[in-house]
Amino acid sequence: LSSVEWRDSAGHALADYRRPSLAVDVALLTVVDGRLRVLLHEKHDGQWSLPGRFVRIDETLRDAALLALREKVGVTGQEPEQLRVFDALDRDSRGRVVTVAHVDLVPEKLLETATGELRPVAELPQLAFHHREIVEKAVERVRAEYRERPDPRRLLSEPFTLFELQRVHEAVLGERLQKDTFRRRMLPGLQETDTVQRGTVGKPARLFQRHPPTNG
Amino acid sequence: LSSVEWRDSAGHALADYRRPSLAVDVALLTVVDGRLRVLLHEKHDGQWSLPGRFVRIDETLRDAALLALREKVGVTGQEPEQLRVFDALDRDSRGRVVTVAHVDLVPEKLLETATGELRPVAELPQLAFHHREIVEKAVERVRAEYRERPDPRRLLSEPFTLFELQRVHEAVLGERLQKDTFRRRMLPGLQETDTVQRGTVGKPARLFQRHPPTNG
DNA sequence: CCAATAGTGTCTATCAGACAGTATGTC
DNA sequence: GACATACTGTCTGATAGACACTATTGG
Repeated sequence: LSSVEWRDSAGHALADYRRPSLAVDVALLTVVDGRLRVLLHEKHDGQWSLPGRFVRIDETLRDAALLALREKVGVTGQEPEQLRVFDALDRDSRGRVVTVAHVDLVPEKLLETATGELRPVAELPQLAFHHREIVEKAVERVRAEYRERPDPRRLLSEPFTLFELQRVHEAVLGERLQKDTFRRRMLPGLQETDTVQRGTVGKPARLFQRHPPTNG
Repeated sequence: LSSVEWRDSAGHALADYRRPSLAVDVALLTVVDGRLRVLLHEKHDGQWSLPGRFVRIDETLRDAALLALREKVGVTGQEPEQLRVFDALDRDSRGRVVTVAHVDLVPEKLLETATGELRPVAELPQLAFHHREIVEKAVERVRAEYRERPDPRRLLSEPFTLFELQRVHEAVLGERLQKDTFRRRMLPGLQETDTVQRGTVGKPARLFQRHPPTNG
């Protein structure tokens, strides 16, 4: 530890300056009833907001994001991903807080114990801070991922039919898709299994898995 | 200011916890001699690194990034843009520092007063921390922008010919381009002027400007 | 055989990439 | 007129989107 590195050109140590606090906010998305939704919780003052938390000195952003989900809304997150940093000087009336916005998308099953409300992302209430912008960016991010690859956030459990996959993608993207185009776009990322769905009317659908990581 | 908001569920005030320090690092890119380069500076211990700086309580990230460029390498930046946050617990041997990586790309003209070295991004020396990853992400970002639009970071001063524009894009992308394809890709983002280049051999080239913002 | 759903052949429009032509200036 | 460079018509191959056809099951 070279204490000289802690000093700037004027000879002041880092501790001499007041520092911003660092926080995380998480837009936790899921699909319920065929609609993409975000988990909001109501604060003491009645405003809706995303779960968030200050980052402590021994935590990574990922840890802080998962803890925020656990503590604020009682949910086990999966893989929170950074969206961007919000740093406006007047963001937070409590003082200077710089926040790293995150997104996560998890199956409904993981939200059984959740507190808060799952609002459709197309019908957001008034949100605190810049949380509306965070949700919009989060939605944009997962939609871009779902346009590229079959169910990259693993909402579906394997194996699944292309029809089930299409329903999930339609919910995330918020639009109807054509089955033949969808099939051809997704096939390169899928692994055919040797079994088909049983007990349904019509030609039985083939069951698929996501591609193993050994295939680029 | 509601002091109750500063407390967590256990009743501790924010100030009770030790907090990470927040910093910015900037990959400042430019084009010299037809090659994309990044400005590095050598620290006291002889290691190469990107210009960086701690963020103070009354600064935005943008301000901190511009100050880092001014103080560490004597350069006036233009529009530093966030890349992502690096937060590994052991990143910085001096303590817990979370850093927001930025990218900026400016014309060579603004670097006349710069201290440090402009190294081609294809031949990086050993860098401190995760700075190599930052440079790679920075390069990726500006390349994506230059594939979409003509000179989005305004390296060229207007008006310019398509040939001049192509040289700049080739330098940023690090590959040769075909002039006819390039022309057709860039034309929608350009505004033709009514003048042509004079004093050159061959058919004079038309001069262009970037599209005014009134055109999507 | 019929109904219903899965899966596919193929047409079209679009676009990137490339070649080789035409246009228009200097000398 | 020769030459050099700017600009463009057009061919090709890849791809997304759409339509309508064929395939395969349960009843």
